[in-house]
Amino acid sequence: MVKPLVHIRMYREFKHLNLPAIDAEILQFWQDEKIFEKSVSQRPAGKSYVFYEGPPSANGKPGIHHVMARTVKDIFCRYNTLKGHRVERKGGWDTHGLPIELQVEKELGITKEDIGKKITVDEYNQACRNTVMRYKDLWDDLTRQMGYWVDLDNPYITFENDYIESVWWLLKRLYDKQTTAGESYLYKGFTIQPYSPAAGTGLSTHELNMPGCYKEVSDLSVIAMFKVRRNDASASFFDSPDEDVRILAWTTTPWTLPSNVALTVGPRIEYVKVQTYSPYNAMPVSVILAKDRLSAYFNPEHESLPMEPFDTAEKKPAIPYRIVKTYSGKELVGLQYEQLLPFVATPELDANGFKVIGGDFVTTEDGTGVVHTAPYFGADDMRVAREAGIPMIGIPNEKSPELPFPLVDRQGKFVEEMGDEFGGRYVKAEYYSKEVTSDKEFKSTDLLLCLKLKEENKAFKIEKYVHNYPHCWRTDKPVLYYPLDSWFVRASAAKERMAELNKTINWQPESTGTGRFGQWLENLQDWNLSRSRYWGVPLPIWRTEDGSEEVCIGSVEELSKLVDQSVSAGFMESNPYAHYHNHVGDKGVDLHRPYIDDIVLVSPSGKEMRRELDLIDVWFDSGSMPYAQWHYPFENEEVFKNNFPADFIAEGVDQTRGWFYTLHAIGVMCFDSVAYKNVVSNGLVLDKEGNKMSKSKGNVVDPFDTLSTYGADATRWYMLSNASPWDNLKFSVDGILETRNKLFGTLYNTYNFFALYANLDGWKHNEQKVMDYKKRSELDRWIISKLYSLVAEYRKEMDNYEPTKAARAIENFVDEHLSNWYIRLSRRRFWKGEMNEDKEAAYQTLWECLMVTNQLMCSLAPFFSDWMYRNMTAPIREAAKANNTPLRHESVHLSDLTRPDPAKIDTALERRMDYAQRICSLALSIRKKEKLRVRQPLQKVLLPVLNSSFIKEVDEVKELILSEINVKELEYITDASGLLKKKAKANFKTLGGKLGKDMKDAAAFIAELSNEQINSLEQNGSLEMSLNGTSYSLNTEDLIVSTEDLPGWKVATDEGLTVALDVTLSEALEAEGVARDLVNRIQNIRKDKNFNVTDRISVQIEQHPAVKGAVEQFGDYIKSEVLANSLSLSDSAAGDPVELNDSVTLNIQVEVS
RNA sequence: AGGGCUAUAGCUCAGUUGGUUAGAGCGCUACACUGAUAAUGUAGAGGUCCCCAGUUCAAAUCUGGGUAGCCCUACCA
Repeated sequence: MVKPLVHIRMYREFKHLNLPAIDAEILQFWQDEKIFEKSVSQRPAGKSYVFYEGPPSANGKPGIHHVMARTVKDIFCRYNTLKGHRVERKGGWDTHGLPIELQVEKELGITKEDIGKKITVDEYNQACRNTVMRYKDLWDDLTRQMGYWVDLDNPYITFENDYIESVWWLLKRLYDKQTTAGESYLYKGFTIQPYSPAAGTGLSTHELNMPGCYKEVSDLSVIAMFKVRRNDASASFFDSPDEDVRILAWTTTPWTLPSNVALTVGPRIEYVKVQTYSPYNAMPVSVILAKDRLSAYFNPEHESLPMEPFDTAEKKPAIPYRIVKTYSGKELVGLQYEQLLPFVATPELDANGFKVIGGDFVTTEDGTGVVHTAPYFGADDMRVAREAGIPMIGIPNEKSPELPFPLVDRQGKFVEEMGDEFGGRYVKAEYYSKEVTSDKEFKSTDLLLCLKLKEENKAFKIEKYVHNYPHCWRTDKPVLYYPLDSWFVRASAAKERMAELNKTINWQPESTGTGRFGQWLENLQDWNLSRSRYWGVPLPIWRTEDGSEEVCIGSVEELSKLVDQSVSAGFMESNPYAHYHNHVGDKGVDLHRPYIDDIVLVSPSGKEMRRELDLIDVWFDSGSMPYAQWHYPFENEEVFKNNFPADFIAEGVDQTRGWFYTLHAIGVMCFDSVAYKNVVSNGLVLDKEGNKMSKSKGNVVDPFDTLSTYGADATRWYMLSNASPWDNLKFSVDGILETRNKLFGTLYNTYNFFALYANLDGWKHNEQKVMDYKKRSELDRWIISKLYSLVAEYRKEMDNYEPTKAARAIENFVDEHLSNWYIRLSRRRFWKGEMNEDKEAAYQTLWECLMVTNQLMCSLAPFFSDWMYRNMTAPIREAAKANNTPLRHESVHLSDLTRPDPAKIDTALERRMDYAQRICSLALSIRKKEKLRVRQPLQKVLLPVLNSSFIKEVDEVKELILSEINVKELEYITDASGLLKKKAKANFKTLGGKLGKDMKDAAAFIAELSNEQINSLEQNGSLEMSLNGTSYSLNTEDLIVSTEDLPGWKVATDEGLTVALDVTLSEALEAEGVARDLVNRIQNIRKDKNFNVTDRISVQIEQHPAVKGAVEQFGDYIKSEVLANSLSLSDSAAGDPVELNDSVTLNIQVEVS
């Protein structure tokens, strides 16, 4: 055949795979042609797949874990686009929160107090806005470079007035919503929070977790003795009329003892009453404490001492004791005791306070197993006390009698009502100035209290105790846990509904939804919204000073109207919102603090109302995004309705109680709806060793380096294929390299292979003339079947939000089936001979495989796929456009996902090809063992077979097998041959159930079955077996029959398949082997000399006995294989010395003829 | 402290309703192939399936109890 001398390069050919270059090329293409925009707009608006972007904060740099998180987001959006949905992806920025305030203050070198003094409010505000968008460009770069498609041009930004207004609207909705008991969903209450008296502000847990805040300090601890009151309930605790029974409770904060109202015990903990003497004055006393803690305070050796008072003058007195009784914690609950330090008391407290109550949090690790409980100074304390109905203790509060003022004021001092001795004293020594504490006479309040207890015979043990205690990051002084006013969302009232709706959400992985999230929902507490901050959404609630009247504002319009009234009432001079016209654009006046704090409203009764100074938790901001991103309900009502709830969201698993929760909570409480239907929570990205990435460890991976070195696709693919997104990923560039070489390298080679020959043959795909699959070869139909099996599997996994399984299915297909089998066996069809039907079939089949695989891959590997799609379809684009066929699309991302096609799947074909592959593998392994190179033809391969259907199936793929393993004929050995020896193995699965205990014996029995017995079973369908006196009937399914090795043959077996190879070499076979060697050597020479693939040549081979037979018998074969016009043996062949085998080297001359 | 995840080959991971030779890729060793060639194939070595106990004829798989690593939440009287 004569091929065109200069072939037209329709398909681009490449020297090397360069993924970053592909990224750049495709990125440019996407940008120029607005492919992302088209991928959204060309899909019908009514058929939406809704995705919510969890807003990142741009005041930190993006890390490699963001590539992971965003890949997960991206692939499902792209996938559903290909399935025909319109997938709007509005970007967003989280802009509020403490970290931003801290950063601004650090950069400006100011504190909160300086705002309005050293810098103007405007400046501060502007600084926050700038800081929060500091790395926006970097984020945008990452977004583009990694191929994350999200709308960056119209993001929602949480600090914008429109956004804030929507949040207000939601808050108002909660404010107006009432529980069945008539309680508002937004209410003011108070909780125990970390509080820094020195700074005069509450602290968040975030602040407490800042480095260095928890410090090891030595505090004075005391075990106090609480005297049990004698009454009907406690009668059984007294053994004699004058017995003094005390309960021991330990504290490291003696200053909270005056506020004690209860003692908490563990209901399941065992307690003992011990008769002994008070350690400081030797008075007889009976003490109650946890049994497990006994040994910490009593020396067992002293139990046998006579029961008499010890000498208090002794330094380390031996104190006798006796264990008198044992109680469970439950039995103690309800006991009343005398107030320990009666500075303040009420009749109500006497009646209902000073009680033993139960609490699950009590342990016996230290202390006495009894927890001194002062509700105002401990969150746990408050909770258990409330549950048990214990009244609060403190200075009467007229406004809310049930919540008296605490005995410690906001400066950290005891209130005056504590009397001369303690009133006005700082409860912590650290709050005093150094001058005061350096005085030798100075005694801390804790110490004074302890001494008082000792004196009054109320102390059991006083000692220094070293523990970790949180400190204020600003003042470095210890924090107090202190009751502070807060606004709450009554989430607890909606918890059943939240749990119920949660069950309708598809969580990936499921355990996060049922476990981490679900269990947490069941124990949901109210949501503390208040933050004493500056840069955030202001709480839109105005109150009169006495709290008797208040208003919650749900829109700027509403606010403006009230301001007008306020102006009329003379509380304000003018209305900054006067020019506010509903809805569109910014409102002109910033809704942030402190501008908003200047707004004074007038109450219905004509009183002045000022805003509650709190901001709201930033988590409420982000949970509001489904509504606020559209400025709903003020605008975009239709858009919102089409985009709620989300079909899909994805974030890190750390967002479970963050964004996942706030979305859910707001959705359920405000709309009685889930906010999302499917959620993927991805795990952490760790370093190679499995350590968390952190700046201090220096193991942080720069995403930009990674992307620009290895390309986005390899990085993305690696991250998703290596482990499920919800498992932690041990990030390693070796893994990316592996992905690059294995998957993309293979595909790239496959493409180049295709392009090379398609260019030579001038082959173009014609969508109008697809060859009937029935006309194609077995191999073609097989790979097509595999391909459509892959389509089905891929879609199933993606629909289940299992991207890792989807990715692995593709990898397996590309490597195992397409490259390693189909291409390998088909290579010859492409370069051999002229265009004919078989060659056409090969081209069409390979084309389809590449195109479909590539399309499946495009969600995960958007760049490479589009690159390949464009390379492959460039020659036919115009025709496709003209005919309006599927390949008219300029980008794979605009195409429609290939549909599963059961008609193209042939499982029987897949099975027999599997046989072929395994038979070849076995035959090759025999060759390998026998050191018989594949180029050496062999005469015969034998297959012992057990059933005729197997023969029929293998016959279909016989030619394939023979050519692959280079063997002349295939012969089956059946029962009839008499050569076949069978053996049987028990089928545990079918037999196990019915045999039970006899299973082991049965296995032995079956293994011993003779050939005849097996045959008889196969013929009769059953066989009797008697074991341990029971007889069983075996059927054919109960046995797994295989064949024994054939004596005298070279044999290999694998799972029931046995292959034997005839390894004797005839002269003709050897000559043919040499001929093939010669072909190989001549081809090498052609290549060394850079001949064109189509050049015709002439060949002279040096005369040698080793090649004589080969050239004589197989000369024509050699000539045709190497495109030689002439082939001759010559005594004087010039040319290159070539090693034919270990012992023979000869000259071969090859020239273009 | 509570909740969750993970533990299988040197590394990264599969492993169906429990079923008898526990797999793949990478790496390593050896070989083969050479019209995919900065490729490819085949084979080999490599396992206390984290530990202990239980259920069962049978456990990597189910149950209970531990251990280790990690995450979230809470924070200690």
